[in-house]
Amino acid sequence: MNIFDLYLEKILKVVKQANKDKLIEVPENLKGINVDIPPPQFNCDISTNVAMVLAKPNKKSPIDVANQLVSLIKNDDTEIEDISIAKPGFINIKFKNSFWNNFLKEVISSGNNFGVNKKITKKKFLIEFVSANPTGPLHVGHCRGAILGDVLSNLLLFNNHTVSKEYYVNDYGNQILHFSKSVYFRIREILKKEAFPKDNADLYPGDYIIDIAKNIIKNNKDLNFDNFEKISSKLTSLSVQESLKLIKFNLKNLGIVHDKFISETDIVNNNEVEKTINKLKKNNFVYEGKIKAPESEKSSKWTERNQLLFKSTDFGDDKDRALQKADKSWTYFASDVAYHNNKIDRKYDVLINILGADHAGYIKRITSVVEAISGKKNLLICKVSQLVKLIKDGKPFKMSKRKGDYITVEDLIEEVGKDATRFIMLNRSSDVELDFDFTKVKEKSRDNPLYYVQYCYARISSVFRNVGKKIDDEINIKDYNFNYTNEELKILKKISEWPLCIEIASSKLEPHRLPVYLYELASEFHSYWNMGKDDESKRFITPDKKIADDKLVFIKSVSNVIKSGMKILNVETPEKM
RNA sequence: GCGCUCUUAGCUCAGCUGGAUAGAGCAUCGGUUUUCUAAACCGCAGGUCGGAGGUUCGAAUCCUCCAGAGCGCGCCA
Repeated sequence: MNIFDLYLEKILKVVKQANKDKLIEVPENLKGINVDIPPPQFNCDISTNVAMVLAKPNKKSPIDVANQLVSLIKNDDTEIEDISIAKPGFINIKFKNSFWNNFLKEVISSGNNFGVNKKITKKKFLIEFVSANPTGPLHVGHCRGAILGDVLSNLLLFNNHTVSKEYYVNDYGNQILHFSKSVYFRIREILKKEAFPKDNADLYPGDYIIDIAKNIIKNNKDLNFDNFEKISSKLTSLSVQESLKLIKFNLKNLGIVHDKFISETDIVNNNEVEKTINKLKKNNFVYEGKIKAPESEKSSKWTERNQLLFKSTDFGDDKDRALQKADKSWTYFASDVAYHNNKIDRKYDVLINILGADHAGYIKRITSVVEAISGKKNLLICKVSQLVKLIKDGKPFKMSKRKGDYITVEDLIEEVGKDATRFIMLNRSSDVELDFDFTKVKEKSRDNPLYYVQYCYARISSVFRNVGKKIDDEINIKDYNFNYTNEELKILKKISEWPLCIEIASSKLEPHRLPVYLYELASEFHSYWNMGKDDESKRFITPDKKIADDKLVFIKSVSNVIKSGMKILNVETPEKM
């Protein structure tokens, strides 16, 4: 139950009726009327701006309109204790105690489904995320997008949408060739004691390549490693397999499991690229032409030539984009176009791509091509996760591919833990660069916001433990009837904001709102808890059986929200800490 | 040069589908454990929301311009 939606509907109904009764003018397209959370200093539960919106069409002051509406709203409703008008023209509503009792009963009986947005239509989502090159294990830089995509999926699933999580494996092209050559040289190093060519900047220097080489030797005793060209395709596929094994292991340790891995090589080999490009040709989106040298490139290095181009400028891109390289093989973009055509063919309502900040420049061309193929403007939504700035011992720490000095996902999990990693990465808007202070998080792990929220849940569990119950047990709400203090009302109001938080987070694809909300809820609970120190009547376990039972129900509602929130984040809620 | 993102307290950030006196955490300083978990709480202090215009009854939030920071601008992936 979203009480803000509930009251918006009620108020709109009142307004429309008043219009019918010729009491009030209502414009044709009624827009901008909201029911909001009032600032805490006002002694009320919800507030609305109706009067201010309707002031102009009625040629009255907002206060006058409010005066007119107040009695109409109250007449219609037995749950309102007090309704008042505040300065510019807000109408503030305070509910009766019984309203909150009914609200709480509903929170409890909805269990983990409290907050699910019931009014939206179910959709089929395809979300592509991570899609890191299969040339080695995942590092910290991959983490943020991975977690963002995963929690976004959970959030959509929570709202009963269908979600398919995909990883696009870029196992085609030059990078992969260099990777597979690196494995080859490591194999030669092991078998023939030939030194690995460390000066070759194209090759991958990391030690994990040695492990991959060892595994390939072990499992392919009959393979002859004398000539790279001869075994190139076999070795490439073996190397990619090994590296995918590592990546899947990393993802699993982060709590992430994709539904599908789609191979770029497969897309190319199935002629999907030609198919898709022909489709685009038919609609005049592809032509032979030249493109100018990019600004960053020294123009002397650039050779202008005729090549196959996609007309992304038709959709607002800076320039048209190349589909074929000089050797006529497909560009990365071309096969990605085919992959997106493949996605479109599978009939999803919404496609989401999670990209790293360094790929933000790619968005225009890929959304253009999706629009060109599907004819739909917003079928594909791209979400960028900004950089993670690593800080070590108080100094920025740059990872270097050449030196092979990476902080891998495994390092991170080992030092900080999966849950803390997820929570910290999610605690900030993905639009903002994130400071990840490795040393600080590790040393001061107790100051971590994750523990703050978990501790709240653990405290509630401990109350249940102390009365010989379990936090997960069914709880009886039949006789529940509680008289709330102001502190308890504050918590209830916060709980009532949970469905709103879910709604905004999923409609704007901003999962960081969840940890932020959970932190606030936990904060209010911790305050409340500490009141029991000075004032025995504010403790949960009290001699009065009825009050103690009711308080148990009350705190159970807090733990319910924490638990379902943490479930969406895929983070543990321990009962003891 | 062009594009995208950001600029809010000393630091790190919420708040941005327009609403009332702009909020947290950290850091500083001071206080709270015979009591359901002190991984907690309470208090003090800290702000021309980068700047200038505009739209509006109302702007941190929307629009325009300017400045600064980051990322990108490939026939790499």
